[in-house]
Parts: sequence; C-alpha cells; structure tokens
Amino acid sequence: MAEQHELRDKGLRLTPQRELVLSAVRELGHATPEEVAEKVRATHPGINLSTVYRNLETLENVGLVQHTHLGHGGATYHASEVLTHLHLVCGTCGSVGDAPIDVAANFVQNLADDYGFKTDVSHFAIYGLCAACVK
Amino acid sequence: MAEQHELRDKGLRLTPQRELVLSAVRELGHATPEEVAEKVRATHPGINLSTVYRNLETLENVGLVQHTHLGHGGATYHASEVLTHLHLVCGTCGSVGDAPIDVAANFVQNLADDYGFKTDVSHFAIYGLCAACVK
DNA sequence: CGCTAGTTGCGAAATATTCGCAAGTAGCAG
DNA sequence: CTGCTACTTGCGAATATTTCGCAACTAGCG
Ligand SMILES: [Mn+2]
Ligand SMILES: [Mn+2]
Ligand SMILES: [Zn+2]
Ligand SMILES: [Zn+2]
Repeated sequence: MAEQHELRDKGLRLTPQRELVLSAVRELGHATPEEVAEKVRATHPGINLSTVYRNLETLENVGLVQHTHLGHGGATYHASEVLTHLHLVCGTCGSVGDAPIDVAANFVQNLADDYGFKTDVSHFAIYGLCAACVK
Repeated sequence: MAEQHELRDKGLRLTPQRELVLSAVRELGHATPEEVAEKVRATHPGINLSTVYRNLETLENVGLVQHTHLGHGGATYHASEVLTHLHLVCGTCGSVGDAPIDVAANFVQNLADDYGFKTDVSHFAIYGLCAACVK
C-alpha cells in the first residue's frame, strides 16, 4: 500500500505549489500563511497568497498540517508530525514558550471526567505572564 | 472616596456612548464588538462602530471589561465582574460550554511550578470536542 | 458661562481572508 | 503517447474586521 508520495497517499494531486507549501511549513516550525508564502517565494517567486491559503486548508483537511492560535489575531500553521506541545504566550512581552503536553494531562482528564469534553490543549495558546514579566 | 459613578471613579468621562457600551457588554454576557454596537443601537441608533471599538478598549484598560477568544476569529468581550470561567469550545458543532476556573487549578499550578508562568486560563478558550460530538 | 482635553461620527485606510473565473495541468483512461 | 476532465492556480475583486485622521462636539473644571 505504501505508495510513492505522501501527498498522493492522501488522495491529493501533487503540484509544485502544494509540495512547497508543505515543505515551508515543516521548515518554519510555526508560520502564518503570509510567512509560508514568503518562504515558498524563495524558490517559486510567482506563488499566489490565495494558493497558499487554499493549500494550507487542503493539507489540514488530510491531517498533514494543523493550525494554532498564538495571538489575538490570525492562525499559525505547523506540521502534524511535530509532537504537539503547548504554547505559553506572554501578554506583556509577547514571548512564546513551549511546554510538553503532559503538564496538562491532569487538566485534560478533569475536563473529560467532569464534562465529557475531549480537549485539544494545543489549538489555542495558553495565555499569561512569563517568568521574566511576573517580576 | 466612593464617588458618584463607576466610570468617573476610573478617571473616565461619562458619555452616553460609553455608558451604553458598558451596559450592553453586561447585558449580553459575551459579545463581539459588532454585537455590542447592535445592542447599543437599540437606544442610540447613531452610534458608530469605531466608537464601540474605542470604548471597549478604554473600558478594558481600566479593568471594567475583558476580552476572550472563543473562536478562530475575533475577540468577544465580557464584564469583569462576571467571575471568570473557562470556555469549552467544540470544534465540530461550535458549541461553547462553561466550566469553573478551578478545574484548571492543578494545571495552572504546574505551569507556575515548572515554568514560573502565571496563567490566565480564560483568555483563550479551551478547544476540543464536546460530549455530544465525542460519540 | 467659557476653555480645553477627551470623545464622537465619518470616511478612508490597513489587514486578513475568501471568492469567481478563465487558463493551466495532474493523473487516469484509452 | 495522447486526450479528457476534474482539480489547481493566478489574479483581481469582494468581504470582513479593525484602525486612523480629522473636524465637529461636549464633559467637566474653573
Ligand atoms: Mn487577546
Ligand atoms: Mn482555530
Ligand atoms: Zn513576558
Ligand atoms: Zn460539539
């Protein structure tokens, strides 16, 4: 069953733009659609921003990428294979720190037990004050 | 010291628009700027949307209202006196449930202990699947 | 009463994201 | 290898959301 290309395996057509968008997301770690477009333009200058938006959506639909909300505005995308982690966003200095998902294990369990809610702790960032700004 | 009006107490001028925006936020519970504007227009038809945005910002600066991110897009505002609670947003059906902040007490403590991070658990919603959609 | 700084309404600008459509192309069938 | 068709792309325009500049207005103080 292991076919020739991960995009084809997901039932997607293999276009240069689509491959470039996926690579860009992987290389950037976290990126906004605009940043992904910029990255792709390094090798494919003509790519249109709407093509980036459309491909991010398509890639998300088949589970190759995911989006997260780190700030008050738009979303950022990351590859799915990156083992998910929490984002600790500081409201004062704007820094974004990471933390392993298991610091939330107990919390997630509480929500499951009390509300039957299956939590995806990394979709939204965790907001607050970083250690530096607490002082 | 207890002066004559809560807005004046905060050092703000008392304008009809400002009072109406604050009342609207209180009556609506959670509301987008657009919804606040709509509510205010019931009694003050001419209010401009930018006046609503500016007043929400002003009211937030003095701590009378706060904003939260419930969805992928813009912010919603609520009065500060509402004892804060978590928002459980379902990614499938879009429902927004509430939960008392103390279900997160342990999680908040972990982040404080491990990262010195002072968490505001209610600024961003908690995303996942509601009990109904888990099935 | 007047003055002055803070506010408002309004139109325009800045952002961010989505859409319609015609031209281009990936992949399958023959 | 060739042709067909559905899927994609580029592009410009449309939406949607939030912010600004500015002149007119007014709350609050003296
Ligand atoms: Mn915010
Ligand atoms: Mn989202
Ligand atoms: Zn900080
Ligand atoms: Zn649901």
